[in-house]
Amino acid sequence: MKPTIKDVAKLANVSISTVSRVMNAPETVVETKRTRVTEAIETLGYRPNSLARGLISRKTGTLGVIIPDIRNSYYADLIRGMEDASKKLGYNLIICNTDSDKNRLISYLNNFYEKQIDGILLTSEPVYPDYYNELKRLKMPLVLVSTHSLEYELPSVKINDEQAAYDAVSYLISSGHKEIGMIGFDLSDSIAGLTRYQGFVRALREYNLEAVKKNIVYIHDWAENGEEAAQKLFQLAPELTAVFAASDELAIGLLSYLHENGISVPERVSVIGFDNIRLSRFTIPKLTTVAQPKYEMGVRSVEKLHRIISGEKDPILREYLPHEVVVRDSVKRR
Amino acid sequence: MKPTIKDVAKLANVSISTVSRVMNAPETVVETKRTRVTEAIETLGYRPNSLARGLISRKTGTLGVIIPDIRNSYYADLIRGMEDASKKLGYNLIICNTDSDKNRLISYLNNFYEKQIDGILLTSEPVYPDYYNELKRLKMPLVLVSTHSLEYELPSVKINDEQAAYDAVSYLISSGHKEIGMIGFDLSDSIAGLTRYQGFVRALREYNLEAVKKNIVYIHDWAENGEEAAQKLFQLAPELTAVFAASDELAIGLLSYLHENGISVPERVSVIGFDNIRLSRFTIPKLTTVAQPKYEMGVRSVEKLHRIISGEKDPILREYLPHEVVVRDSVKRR
DNA sequence: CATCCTTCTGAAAAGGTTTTCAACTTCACA
DNA sequence: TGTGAAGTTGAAAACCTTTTCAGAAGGATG
Repeated sequence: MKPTIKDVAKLANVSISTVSRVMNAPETVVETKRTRVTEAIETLGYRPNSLARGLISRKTGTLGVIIPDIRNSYYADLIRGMEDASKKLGYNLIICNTDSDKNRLISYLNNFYEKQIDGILLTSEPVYPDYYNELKRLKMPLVLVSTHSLEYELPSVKINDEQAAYDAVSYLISSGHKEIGMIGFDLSDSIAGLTRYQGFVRALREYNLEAVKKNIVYIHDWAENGEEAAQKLFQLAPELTAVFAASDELAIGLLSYLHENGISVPERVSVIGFDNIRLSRFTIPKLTTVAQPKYEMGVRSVEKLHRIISGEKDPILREYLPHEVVVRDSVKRR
Repeated sequence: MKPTIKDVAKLANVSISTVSRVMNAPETVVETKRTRVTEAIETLGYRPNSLARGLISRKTGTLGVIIPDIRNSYYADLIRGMEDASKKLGYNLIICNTDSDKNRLISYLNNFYEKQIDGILLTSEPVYPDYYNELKRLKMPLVLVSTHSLEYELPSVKINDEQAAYDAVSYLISSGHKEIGMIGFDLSDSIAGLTRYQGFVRALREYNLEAVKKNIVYIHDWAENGEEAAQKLFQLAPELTAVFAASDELAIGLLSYLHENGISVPERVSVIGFDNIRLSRFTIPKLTTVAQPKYEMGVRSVEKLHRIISGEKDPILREYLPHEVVVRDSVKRR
């Protein structure tokens, strides 16, 4: 049986209040007793029970994270940032994968509520009205990560996806490309899908290349294979000299397809990705891409949530972090 | 203020015992009251407080996972298996990254103890005596994942690393290669380092190729770049026709190095990896590798831990799951 | 010497649930 | 009509802490 505060009290021959004080405000107890208590704690190997503590203090020191899928290395980086920041601020993370399943999400939310989690980090899912209602009902501190909501007043941390996509495509155009295609996520995905498409179109329009905006193939699930999409794209528009892939994983599938079909990169076709995942440095050729500050976003979101939990005033509701085009070898000037 | 069981009781005009029974053993309460209570729960949006529940039941429905780094896609797959199995069995996961730092590990262990976690999943770290003492002191249910201990009687789930490495190298040899090299993890890593090295050596010895076992370069940190190691290796032994990389990430770095230096794969040099990570299907050329059943290992380890927690007899202390050589395009017969 | 402050301490309440126990109803059966 | 069993119910204890409150002890001040 685990030792409790009572056992310590008995061994040190003091009341449990005193033991509690030794742990939480040592300066208020006289030295003789304090050392007696400390020694008792030591010999028993006593550690306070967080459940009891949380019951009374209404704090659990735990944050709940909701992500689509941890296997996606984008989220892995994000979470690592969250974890490091959490450790610093004294939180633990409970991580739940939803596979973008609505029911799973709602079920996890309720689970968080029951567990008396201190706050929620909700990633990537667009905030649909029914989510919002559920969130509102639960009244728990919340930060949206790599997603945001323009309809509702919810705090968020992300990059500007539209601008980032615009910058990627502008980079292709300024490298002399005119026949440009895109592999993107479904437009119903208002974060990674629609916005990046909008950035793509805005860049084209600005350079009077709008005719080209039909050269696009959509993916409906992030785990889907970039190779197939690539095949469809080049069937649709064989004359392409450059492709913007809405994620590095897609870009890697695309690279694979092009290699299989003897189309050299970047000589014949240039490729630009999105996310800057770990392995994009090691593709052949090394992938040019637009980098999201994933780790940093994780850190910031936890700090933001912490501010909300502790009732500090949070200066900015919706935070946008800077992205960056990382130039490597997969785009050629022509 | 969140509604409590008292509020429900008052609204339904019954005692709190009855409310509790409605939730935990509905058949023992008469129908009229039961519906009254259910309705009250509904209108108040009541959800039981897990802290209070856990305090009395001595169960939190939470498992603690200790991993080196979630960004390593190997662990991400593992965790996904754990998560799915946990969901099924009614657990949540608290995930902690140690970066293989001893102090962090110990600190997390104590944190788990305080949080009254139901059990621990400890991955990859070899079990050093001081860990063992700590674990023993805490007396918490534990399963080792993708690591094991031969000194101590601890339950574990992993593959047979030595045999898997042996199979990888045998595959190279049976493909006609004699000049074989290896990029491996430091031998002080008794799981991914030493064992895979031993498998490498056993295969060489069996085919009388032992002279070649000096062709090896060690990596001291998984995040280290495979490219540098590749460079050292080919400086050491330029005549190599095949390389066994102890992880797919290393293999990808190696591929990148070879491409940079105009050494064609698999025509001039063959490469075999280890782990079968997601992206190994998309490298150029597609990577031949030995697959670990990562997801399955995650699932099995949670099931095993669950058995231990519920006091069921667990049939096998140390479980070894089957691996498999996945043949793709990076190894050429000669 | 009386009074007032400080400093230190323990008893008890509170936090929200589950579970035990005793008591009360109801019903079947003799 | 009486007896016992079965079915329901609520009061109270238990789980382990933190915190409030009042009291005791000691010192300083008038």
